[in-house]
Order: sequence, then structure tokens, then C-alpha cells
Amino acid sequence: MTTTDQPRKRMPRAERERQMMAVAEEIFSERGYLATSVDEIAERCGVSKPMIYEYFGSKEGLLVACIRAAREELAQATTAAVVGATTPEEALRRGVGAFFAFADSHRRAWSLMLSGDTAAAGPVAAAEIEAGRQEQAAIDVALFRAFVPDAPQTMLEAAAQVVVGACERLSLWYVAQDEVGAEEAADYLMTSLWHGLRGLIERAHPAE
Amino acid sequence: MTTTDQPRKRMPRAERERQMMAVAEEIFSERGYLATSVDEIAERCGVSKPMIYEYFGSKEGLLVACIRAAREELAQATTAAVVGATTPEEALRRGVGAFFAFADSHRRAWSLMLSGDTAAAGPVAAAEIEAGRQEQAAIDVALFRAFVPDAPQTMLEAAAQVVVGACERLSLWYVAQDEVGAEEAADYLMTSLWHGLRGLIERAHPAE
DNA sequence: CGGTCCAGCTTACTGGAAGTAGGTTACTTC
DNA sequence: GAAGTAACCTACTTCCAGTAAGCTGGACCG
Repeated sequence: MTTTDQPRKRMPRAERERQMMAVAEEIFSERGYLATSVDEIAERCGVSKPMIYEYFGSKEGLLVACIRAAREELAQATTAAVVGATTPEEALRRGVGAFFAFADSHRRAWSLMLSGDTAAAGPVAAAEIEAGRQEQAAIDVALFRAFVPDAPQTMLEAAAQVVVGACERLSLWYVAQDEVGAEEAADYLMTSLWHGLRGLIERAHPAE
Repeated sequence: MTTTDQPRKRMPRAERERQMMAVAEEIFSERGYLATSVDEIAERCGVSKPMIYEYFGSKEGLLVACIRAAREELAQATTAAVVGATTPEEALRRGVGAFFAFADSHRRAWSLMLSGDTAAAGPVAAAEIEAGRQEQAAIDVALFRAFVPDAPQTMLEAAAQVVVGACERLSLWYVAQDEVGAEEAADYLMTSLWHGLRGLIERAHPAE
């Protein structure tokens, strides 16, 4: 019944925490955050509820730990992908590619992070998710700024929101279907974003 | 203490329901769904909790009624805006404009519908919100299809998701800030979407 | 006018899950 | 083998969604 199959063995804290996060990620993403009780997670870990409170403070704290881990991994993957790109187009293409590769290989964590009811866990979880979005948006704004230094700030911010929203929703669509592969989906996304941005820029500078 | 200021008067069902939905929309969007207790809504209506259960079945049911009302109003506004457009570009422009006008004039309902924790209310609420997105996506696909009859279906679906995500996130950004007006924001959105779509189409038909 | 019917309303409860107080057990270290 | 502490447990409290069962005031009928 326990995940490790050892019938109730003591475990150092770090290892137990990792186990709890793995179990939580699985159950939360399967059944949803609200429909999962802390007792259930504890039981699947072969442990009692207060242990989870000891290590994560609250049910929301456990969720936030899962989200934060996934978020950090994603940020690392995308920033690593972008370094070394020589043109904005290439940077965008690589970033989008890394983004999709992550969503593709971490479907459970991904749908957990973005599934609506995760944000409902509480203010800290909602802030964590929003922080992920704004992190992406800030990177995008910086990228655009390098490309069009004299565009109005609000326009770039708006464009970044468009990119964030498009990435988020297309990735959710992607992980929920089977027909389209990650590369093709990333290509659709990249193409529409790229031309959308060029359109915005041309509109802002009709004379050039 | 009651919304109507009449100290506890009986009220016909339809009127009481409307009052409950108005109060619920206000408190939910202020404090969040989870942090609001049914007792509190009932009290602000000058009524006791079982009345809400009598009329809406559950806390989630009350929320769904609020969402559905807003969703229907939005759908009506956007479809009305699109009829009579003679080109796809004009249709998209009008639709986006109506979308933003709605978000602008119904900020409370809008952030309630899209704020993360609303989807956490339960499966019915989540389905209601997702249905709104898919309704918009289906309309978009039909619009694109009329424009590029031979494009692969999955590409149009992906493009629709991009549009939906971009609209959603930009509208949330919009209602949370003051610097940019509704028309300007709608223009940013329209421009980037339009060029993004054209880019996708050109990529799919390089020879034409 | 007096009776009866029912929509609108209430009080007072149950059940279940989050979170906690305080104590117990087994492993490590000297 | 005793001390100290990390890992763990049982047994609570609290809070809130949801429910059972009955009360009330006004509309309509005779």
C-alpha cells in the first residue's frame, strides 16, 4: 500500500519529503486538490497526517512545494535553452521549444500547476502560480525590448501577456490530446507568436 | 446590513435568487470563493443558509449560476458584434472589441470567472468555465475555417487555443491596470492575433 | 370573515476534513 | 547503556458545507 512497498520504515526527513511530494503530485493531479485529503496522502506514504504538517506546514504548503519544484525546473530548462541564440527569433523558437518539451515530459506536474483548482488552494499557491507567469512575462518583455528599444512599455507588457496566455492554453490543449506531436505544436505556437509580434511592431512603427 | 436595507422582508423566489447571485458575485470576487462561507452570503441577504441550498443546491451551484449568467451575456455580446462583418479581419476585430468591452464593464464578474480559485469550486464550475473557453474556441475555428478551408483541423484548433489564451490573459492584465484603455488593449490584441494567424496560414501554404 | 394551503423562512443538527497538542519509539552518539 | 533527538503516533478541536424537520404569513376559496 505504501509507495516504497517497505511496510512502514523510518526514513530521513529529506527522503520522506521527496516521497510526500511525489505522492501528492500524483494524487492531486489525478483527483484534484480539493478532492484529496491530507490523510489519504499520508496513508499512501505509510505515515500519519501530522508528519505532513510537520514538514510542509499545511496542505497548501505541500502543494506549493510541488509547484515550486516544477516551476524551478521549467525556468532552468527554458533559460538554458535560450542562451547562445543569436537572433530574437531564434531565442523565441528555442524558448518555446524548451517550454513544450517540458510540458510534454512532465504532463502530471504541468496539469497540476495549471489546472484551475490548484490556484484555489489558497493565496500562497495562487501567488506561486502567478509568479511563474510573471516571471515568464518579464523575460519576454526583456526579449522584446532588445528587439524594439523604442516601443511603449505598455505595448510590450501586453504582448508578453498574449505570449504567456497563448503558451499556457496551447500547452494544456497539447497535453490533453494525442494527434499532434510536441514539435509540431511548438512550431504552431512559435509561428503565430512570431508573426503576431511582428505585426504589433509594424503597427507601432508604420513609417519604418 | 441587508443589501436592500429593508429589515428582513419576504421576497418572491426570482427576486431573491437575483439578490443572492448579486451578493455572491460581490463577495466571491472580493474575498475569493474558498474564503467565503455560505452563511455569510445568506446573512448579507438577510436570510438563513438553507434558503441558498433550497434555491441553488450547493455553494458551487450558486457560483455556477453567477458564471453562467456572465457567460451567456458575453456570448450574446460577442455574437451580436460579429454579425454583419464582411471580412474575417473585421469579424475578428469586432469580436475582440466586444470581448474587451465586456471585460471592461463587468470587471467583477470577469475576474470571478477567470480567477484561479473559481475553478476549484468543483467539477461543475470547472466544466462551466472550460465550456466557455471551448465555446469561444469553436467559434474561432469556424471563423478560421471559412477563411482557409483546406488547412489541417489540428492547426486551426491550436490557433483557436492560442487566441483563447491570449484573450483571457490579456483581459486579466487589462482589468488589473489603469494606464491602457479598452480600445488600445483590444487593438494590441487584435493586431497580434491577426498577424499571428496570417503567419500560421502562410506557413501552411508556402506556395500560395 | 374563518379556514387551508404553500412559498418562503427558520433553528438546530450531522459529517467530514484541516489543523494541533502532547506523548511515544527507535536510531545515533559518546 | 544512557542521553538526546529525529521520526512518528493517537486523539483531539474547530470550522463549514450540507440537511432534517418544522414554523409563518399572506393569498385565495367558501
